[in-house]
Amino acid sequence: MPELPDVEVFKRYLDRTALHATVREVTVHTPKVLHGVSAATLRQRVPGHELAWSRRHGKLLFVGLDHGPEALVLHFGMTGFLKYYASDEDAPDHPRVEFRLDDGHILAFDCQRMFGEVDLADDVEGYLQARAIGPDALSLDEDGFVDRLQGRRGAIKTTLMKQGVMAGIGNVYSDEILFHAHLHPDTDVAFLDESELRKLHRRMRHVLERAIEAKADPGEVPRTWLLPHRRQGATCPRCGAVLERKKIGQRHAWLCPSHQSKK
DNA sequence: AGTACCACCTGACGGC
DNA sequence: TGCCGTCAGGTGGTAC
Repeated sequence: MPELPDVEVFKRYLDRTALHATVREVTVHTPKVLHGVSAATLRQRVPGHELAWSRRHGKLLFVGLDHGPEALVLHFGMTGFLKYYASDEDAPDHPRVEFRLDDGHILAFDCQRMFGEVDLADDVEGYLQARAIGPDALSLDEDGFVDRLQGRRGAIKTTLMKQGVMAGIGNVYSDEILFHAHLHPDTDVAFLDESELRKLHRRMRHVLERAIEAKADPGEVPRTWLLPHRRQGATCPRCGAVLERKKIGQRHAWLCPSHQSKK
C-alpha cells in the first residue's frame, strides 16, 4: 500500500543506494508493468545514463536520467518496492524490471501484484499535467489546502484520496488523518467550514510527516495511532471503543465510532 | 462533479 | 488435507 510516506521512504532508500550510479542494462521481466513505454524504448534510452536525481510527487517517484529533464517514473501500486543488491541470493521475489548498474549492483522494481507502473517521462511537470495529478499533499500550505477542498462535495475520505485534488494519500493514511482530526470519513466536505479545513490540514501534515519519520512502518508509528489496529475486533487506542469498518466510496474505512462522529 | 461498479493481480486466510 | 470464496489495495474505464 505505498502511499506518500512509503514512497518517500523508497526515495530516501534510492538516494542512499543507486543514486549517481550509471545504468548499464535494463531487463524487463514483466512487460505488463510498463505503461506508456516499451521495453525496447527503455533498453534504448536508459543505459549509459546516470540516475542523477530523484523527486517524489504524491505516490510517484521520478528518477532523473543525467541532469536533463527526462526521468524514469515509478508507481508502486499496492505491492511495489525497490531493492538494491549485489548478489543474486539477495534478489527479491518478484523483480519486474531490473536496472543493472555500473557499481556492480542491481536496482530492482519489485511488484508482486503488478499494479505498479514503470514509465519514462520527458519532464516531470508535463507528465503530472498529462495525468492530471494534483499538487503533492505535503507541498500544500494551509491556504492551498483550503483552496483545493472548498467548493467540493462528497465524502471527505474519498476527496482526500483523489490524486487530482492532491497527490499522495491512499486508503490507509486517509483513515489515519481523519482519525486524528476526529472526523467521520463519510462527512461531506461541503459541511466543513474553513476553520475545520485548516485544522484538517494541520492533522494531515502531522500524520504524513510523523509517518515518514517512522519509515511508514506500522510497527514504528505510535501505538496511539489507528494504523496498527486496523483489524476485526480491535479497539480504539484512545478510548477503547471497538473499531468499525465501513465501506465509503467503494473502499473500506476503519474508524473509531465514538470520537469520529458523523457531521 | 460525484457515484457506482467492474477489472486488473497474487497470495493469505477462513470455512467447510 | 485441500478446495473455494473472499479480501486487500491503487487506478482507470464506463455508465448514470
